[in-house]
Amino acid sequence: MQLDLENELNPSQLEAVTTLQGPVLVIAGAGSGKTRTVVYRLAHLADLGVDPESILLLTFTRKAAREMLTRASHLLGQGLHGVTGGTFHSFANLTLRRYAAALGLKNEFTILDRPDSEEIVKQVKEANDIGRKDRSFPKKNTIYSLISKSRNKELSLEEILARDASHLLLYHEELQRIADLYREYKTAHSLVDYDDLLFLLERLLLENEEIREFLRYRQEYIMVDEFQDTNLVQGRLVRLLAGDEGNVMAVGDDAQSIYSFRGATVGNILGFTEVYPQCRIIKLEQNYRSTQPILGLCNQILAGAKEKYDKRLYSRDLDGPKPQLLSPLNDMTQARVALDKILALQREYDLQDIAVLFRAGFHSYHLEVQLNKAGISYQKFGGMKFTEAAHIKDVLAHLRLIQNPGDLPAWQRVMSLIPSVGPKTSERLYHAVVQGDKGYLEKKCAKIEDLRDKLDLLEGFRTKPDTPYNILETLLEHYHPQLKSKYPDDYPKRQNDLEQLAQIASSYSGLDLFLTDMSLEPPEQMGEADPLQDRLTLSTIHSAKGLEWSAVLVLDLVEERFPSKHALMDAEAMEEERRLFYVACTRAKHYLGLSAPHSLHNRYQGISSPATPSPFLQELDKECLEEMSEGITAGVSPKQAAAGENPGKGKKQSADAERDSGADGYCRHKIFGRGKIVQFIPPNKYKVSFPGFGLKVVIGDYLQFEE
DNA sequence: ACCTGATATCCGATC
DNA sequence: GATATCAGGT
Repeated sequence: MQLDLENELNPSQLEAVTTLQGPVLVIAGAGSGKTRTVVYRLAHLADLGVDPESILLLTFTRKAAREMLTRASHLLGQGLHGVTGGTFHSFANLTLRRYAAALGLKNEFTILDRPDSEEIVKQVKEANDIGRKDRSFPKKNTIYSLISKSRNKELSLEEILARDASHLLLYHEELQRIADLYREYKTAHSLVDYDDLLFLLERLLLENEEIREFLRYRQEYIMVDEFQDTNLVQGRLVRLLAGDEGNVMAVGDDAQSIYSFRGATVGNILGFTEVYPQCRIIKLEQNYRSTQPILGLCNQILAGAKEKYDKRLYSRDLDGPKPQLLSPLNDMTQARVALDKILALQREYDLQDIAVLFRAGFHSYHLEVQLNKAGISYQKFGGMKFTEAAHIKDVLAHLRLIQNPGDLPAWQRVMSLIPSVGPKTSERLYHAVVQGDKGYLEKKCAKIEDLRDKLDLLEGFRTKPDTPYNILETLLEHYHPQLKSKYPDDYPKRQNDLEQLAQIASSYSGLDLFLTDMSLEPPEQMGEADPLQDRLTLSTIHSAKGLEWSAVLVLDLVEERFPSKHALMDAEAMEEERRLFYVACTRAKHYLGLSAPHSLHNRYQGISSPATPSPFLQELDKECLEEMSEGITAGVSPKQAAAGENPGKGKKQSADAERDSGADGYCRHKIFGRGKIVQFIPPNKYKVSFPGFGLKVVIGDYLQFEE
């Protein structure tokens, strides 16, 4: 089939699609048809008769790779099998397993996810008595973040501490020791973390000329998506894979760089022209996604940036409604205001064309409650991963042990499930198994019945290989009693998750692939899988990258939440928050709503405290936003407004509605406990009956309202 | 000596 | 909701 490139693409896109030889850098603004360009380029290559196997497509997520490949196949009207596509990590994993021997690595290495790595950090810390009893010693997740950051940014731990956590400099030596011990532990047990995958691949390519040349020859065309979010080692990998004159296309947008926390550097984009002086630079600036009013706002966000971006998106002059600024009274009301907005939007758009975006996973909790109540189905991206749930990890740990018997963390996890076995005993058992100390094992098994069962079970799996699904079936049966006793409250729900895990496993033929996929590309969301159902999307902004919706609502645009409080003291981090805000707004096609609650509920103290609108909002030209009066009476200060808030009704003409609904329902007070609301006394007080304390008149600020 | 349950503290985004 | 530590039980 012949592709009609001239009519389907604009001149810049066409240039990007048809420039196939030599290095190309495509600077693609938000919504400028970047995906379309990559898709057409893939199809064009195939159309020219290029062997799909010689194409390497590196993307940020496997989902992105999959989508591009499917769309390209659609264009071609035929499959595009053989294209290597995926994340840097998954490509590294595949290559490493194939050539593990060249590195002196066992090819059944296990990939550690974040919780695994943190667990090891904790163990080496405890085993070596580092930071014991010191309450201000950093926690395992802080320690691991620092170690990983130091590797990603390729700076010494000391330097990372000095830059980002100077208050921890006094622990520098202990932390360095933990980092060293962590590294040794991984080598000792054939474990590999995310960062290792990349560095090991680099080592493989550097040390082994034959493999390097073979890969270069085999992967003749390389495309790298989201290049602004690659880190130093990824940048070098691209160069190693492409060679000095390779046909490599890097696509990215420096204004959308939002992963510097993990060592990504826009330096890779800026440096691309230095590495490849002969490279062709193509800019895609025409926006096909958003209406002019939304684009205007997005351009303003960038205009406020310290570092100036040489870009200005222009659209086809599509008219549309002004972006709205919603100002709910607090974050609880925000959930209701958002729900109302979604219901209103639903009249115009399909649910699947609507998304709610936020800075951090937990910012959507209140809204999720409301959505469940209203019976609106949604899918959530970001936040806790399916594979990070304790029960899933338990089961996966069994599988990991079958694949890699030396996987000590998995061993400990499995053993700790047995009553009366804790960290110490499980470690002793491990050594007994490794050293073949039958006597100790026998002694323990005699004492603990469950232990013998467990060891027999594992032994059985190891001696007769089977498909992941069959193993899981037996395993789940065995695990069920343990699940029940561990989670008496909600084990049916967890059992359901496990059955879904088995469902997923049924499409895999080997354990290796199944396990790596579970750590590199865990299933995005669980729950009753009904792909046909029309669903609302909830997502962290990071997970929303590259996607678009007709209507987008951004929550919690207040200081400390967005920008995150972690960024407030750091100018560079603030710039990244700004780009993140830019990414959020550029997701919207027709409707954009920004929500900035006037106060935040502090769960800790049980009170609401006033919130400052995000600085990014304040610097916007008021003309480009339509201010909605929902939930707030004009002229009332944020503080009073917060006090006047009540859970009865979210919006509508505030004062009256508030008085009406304020007179029923319950609330909670820090000292008096739970009480029934008897009367609302404008502007700011409530008469409440507290059992045991009688009637009290209390300022709204000190009350926590119940649903 | 080791396990288990209760209590206080803190919370970021991803592969 | 998860993690870290402490107190009490075997």
